[in-house]
Amino acid sequence: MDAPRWLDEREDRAWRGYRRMRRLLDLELARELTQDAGLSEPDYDVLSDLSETPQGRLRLSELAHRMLWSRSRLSHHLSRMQQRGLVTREECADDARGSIVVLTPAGRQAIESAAPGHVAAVRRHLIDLLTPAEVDALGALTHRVVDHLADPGLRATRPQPTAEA
Amino acid sequence: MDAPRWLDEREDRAWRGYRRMRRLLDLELARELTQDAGLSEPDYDVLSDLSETPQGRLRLSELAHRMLWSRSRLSHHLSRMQQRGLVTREECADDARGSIVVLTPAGRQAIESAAPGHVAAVRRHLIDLLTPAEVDALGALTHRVVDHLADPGLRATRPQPTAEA
DNA sequence: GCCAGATCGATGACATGTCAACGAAAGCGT
DNA sequence: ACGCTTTCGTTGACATGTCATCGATCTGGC
Repeated sequence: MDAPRWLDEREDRAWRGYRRMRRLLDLELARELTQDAGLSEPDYDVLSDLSETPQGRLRLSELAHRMLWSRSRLSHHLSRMQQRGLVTREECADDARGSIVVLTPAGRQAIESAAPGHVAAVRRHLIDLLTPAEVDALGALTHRVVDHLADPGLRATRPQPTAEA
Repeated sequence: MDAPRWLDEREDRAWRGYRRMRRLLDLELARELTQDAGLSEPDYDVLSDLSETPQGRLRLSELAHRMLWSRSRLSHHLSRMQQRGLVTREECADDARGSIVVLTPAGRQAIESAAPGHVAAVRRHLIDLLTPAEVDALGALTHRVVDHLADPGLRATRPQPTAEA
């Protein structure tokens, strides 16, 4: 761990800005979502991903994978949403272990009435504040980082135990 | 709520990319931090902010403000960190209600040994993947969004109850 | 000085997220 | 067909975050 390469002024500005934006944007979007639609961000994400499928149904595992959630977290969260009547679980025909998460009419209703306001908030607090070039840059940069993180090989460019186990 | 302006393809790409990056980057940074230094991200942030002050001491309220945390959350978290010997609380001389959060030698030690690795991780998974122009763009864009969100006036460009209460 | 209201930090109840473990059911090689 | 291993979703214990509330203290107007 010799001579750490600290962030220079510009890098630091970007990193701090990112974290601060992250926090504030989250707070504000969550606040508006709760107030206007009675949904939390996790609620919204679940409903949103479900509603993007043709039937509004997904294997729990598949949904967890798309959301980058653990199955455990999703299972807990679904139980709460099920209580509120937003989703249901059905048994899976081809795999007796599995369960299928199904959007209820109430859930469909909830996401459809929440979406316009939420998208508007995303615009108001982020997208519409950026130039088209910045939108593209953000798209490019985030996807590059995501691809990097998703690749288990690339992620490991660090002082490695070079296979001694 | 007429004709919502949905996100076009590029905007959607940026927004999804942002959220995905957010999640993956967080998971990875938290993972490495725990593994290499035994700290959570919140731990690191507290220690980091404290260590940036000359004496390693801050009013609880002031620290909460800088971190964009509620006083309650910080109080709870400090209790846990105090248990582990990373920080202490001292009474405040000029305000008998207040308490001052103090970095212990162990806390100083912890942040100093964690920092190089953490910065390296931030580089590896984010900063070093960007071009200098992208770093600058990210800095500019995030700060603009932050300024916007911090300004209670600007935040309210939405279908407003136009003062009828 | 005194009182009304604001602020400070702590606390308990509760919501949410993580982690390790589990039983049940598939997959897979033989 | 038989075990061994993996995967699926659930569960309970626990860590963490939020929210409302509290007592103590400060502040400003009178």
